[in-house]
Amino acid sequence: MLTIGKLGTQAGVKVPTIRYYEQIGLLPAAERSAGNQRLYSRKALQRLAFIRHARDLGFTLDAIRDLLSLSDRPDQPCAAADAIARAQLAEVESRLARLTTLKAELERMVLQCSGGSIADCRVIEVLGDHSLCATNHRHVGHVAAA
Amino acid sequence: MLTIGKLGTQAGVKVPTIRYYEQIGLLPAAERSAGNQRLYSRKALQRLAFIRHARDLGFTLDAIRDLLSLSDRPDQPCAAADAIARAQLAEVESRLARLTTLKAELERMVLQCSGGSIADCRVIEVLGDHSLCATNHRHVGHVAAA
DNA sequence: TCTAATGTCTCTAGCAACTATAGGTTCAAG
DNA sequence: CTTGAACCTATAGTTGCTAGAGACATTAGA
Repeated sequence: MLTIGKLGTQAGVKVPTIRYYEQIGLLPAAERSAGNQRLYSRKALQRLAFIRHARDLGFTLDAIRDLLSLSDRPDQPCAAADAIARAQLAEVESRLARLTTLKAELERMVLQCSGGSIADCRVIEVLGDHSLCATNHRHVGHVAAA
Repeated sequence: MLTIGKLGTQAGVKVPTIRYYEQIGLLPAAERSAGNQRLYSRKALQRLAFIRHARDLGFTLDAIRDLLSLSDRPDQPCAAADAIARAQLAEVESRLARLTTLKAELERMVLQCSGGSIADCRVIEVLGDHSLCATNHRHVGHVAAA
């Protein structure tokens, strides 16, 4: 059995985060020692590593909740898991597209800045006037974390 | 003079967001009508459009605060504005790099899924074991919105 | 002129996914 | 046996908004 600190080290997850996952029901309530400290099994470590890995790939905690409950039913068809992964891929692709546009626009901005005074600073000028932009990068929909 | 609703429509910003910007001091407190409703000048519209545009380009509100105060001092050198823009570009580039890796990993995952049961679902398997990944996509630093 | 619909006001609380702090308890080493 | 690290709970803060309640203002139509 592992203490919460060792578990965190092994899974690469901070201690408060583990407690947070327990609080929101993503991890089951841990066993406790005589002194009321959490104790974790290897299985708990696997589950946490799964969560960590999915977070690294950008899945939301809600998606991870679904993936975990799927992984607990090995006899079910995997279509649902597949769908979640595909949705995540689509999400990543759309963020990628948006960021690519942003990058181009920002590059244009800083390249044109000749280093004079604010009065003729291209950065400030472009920010003040969207029509100076090459692309239409207006914000559409929620753009979540990566 | 514009009411808050018209201002929002013209700048493409929702009404509660405008009030929020005022609350956090990003916009100065608006003039009020006899009936205590906010009234905005063309200048306020320009300022809000600036904010909106910068947000679209992914700048944080803190960065925008700095950019705004720079734009209020046209005689200052533009190095500071340039630095903020460059930092934002670097940020976007690093998110882009990370998302590119994620995309590859997610694609691998869904392509390998042959559609059987969860027990041999590649998606679940890969999530449970990072060593099955082609790349080291472990989460480093904060990965903010795009 | 009255009325109904829409717009506005303030205030508070909620979202994701944590992170930080305070104040106290337990455990392992020397 | 004492010190210091690791643990406990509970609460509040982060970013950038969004949603709701309940009350007042404005405007268009009958």
